[in-house]
Amino acid sequence: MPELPEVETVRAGLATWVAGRRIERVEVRHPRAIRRHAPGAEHFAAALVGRTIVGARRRGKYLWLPLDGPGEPGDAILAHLGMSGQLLVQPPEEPDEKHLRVRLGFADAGTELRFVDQRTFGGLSLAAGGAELPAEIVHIARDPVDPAFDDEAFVAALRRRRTGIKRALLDQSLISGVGNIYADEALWRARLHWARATDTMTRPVARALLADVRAVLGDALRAGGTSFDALYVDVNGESGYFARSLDVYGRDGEPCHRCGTPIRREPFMNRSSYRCPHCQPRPRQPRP
DNA sequence: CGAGTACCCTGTTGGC
DNA sequence: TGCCAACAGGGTACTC
Repeated sequence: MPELPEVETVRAGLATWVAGRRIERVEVRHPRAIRRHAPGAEHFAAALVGRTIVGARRRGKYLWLPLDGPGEPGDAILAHLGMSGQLLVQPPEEPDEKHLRVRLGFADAGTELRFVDQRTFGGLSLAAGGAELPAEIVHIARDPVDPAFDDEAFVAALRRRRTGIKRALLDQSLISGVGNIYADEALWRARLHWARATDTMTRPVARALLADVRAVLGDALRAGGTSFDALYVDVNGESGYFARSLDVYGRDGEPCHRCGTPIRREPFMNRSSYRCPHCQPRPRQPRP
């Protein structure tokens, strides 16, 4: 699933392959992909024609493409990949993908940008304020890769919460970019159980966890960057990284890379958590 | 307001 | 072999 490293890989690809290009044609193949754009799909399409994409930015799992040209200054195409979304740069003659939702054609006809999404949890919209931060995502916290991320403010906010640590890591208004996979990986590195009460975490423990979150995101980012292909901007970070580097996620029954104890999968928030029962024992006062 | 839950969606997998 | 439940799970709307 696309989390921060995968979205950043996509962002870098878009910066290379679509920044500076003028949009000439917009085709919305599935209105659900534009559902977060209140004025509707036709408005979305019409508003983009003639605009030039001037960059590619990201916060957490959101990315946006600031626009220049006719229309409102500061507009941007805002995108979230959801669980299965891809932004692909393809030659026009390439056959349509089965789950093609939106196609952007450019004035220079070399390649087109396609939004493909099987499960349609992702989507595009036209957002205002995109030069800095689209208004729709002001509630999304900075991510830990952001140079302006405030470590001590995060540690303080975390310790004020009355919840379990994994819930807190997944709360995009507290820290963004971390999803189920990297939350489990960071907690394993930090030897913390997902139900550890945030208000029992000391500052050093919280700081160490943040360092592990950064480390696992950084490792994944480097792995994701290597599998990037010029004409295929996607979430391939998964294939390179997942196969080699995951320590707990998806490894139910397999030995812990530290102690050999079988990794265990358990239900958590209608999904799954993976942990080492030995390295990450259940706390005395767990929180859900 | 903070915390926690239901729901959206479709393809794949596994049990019977 | 075919059917159905479980699963994948981020974000938002909603309740308490």
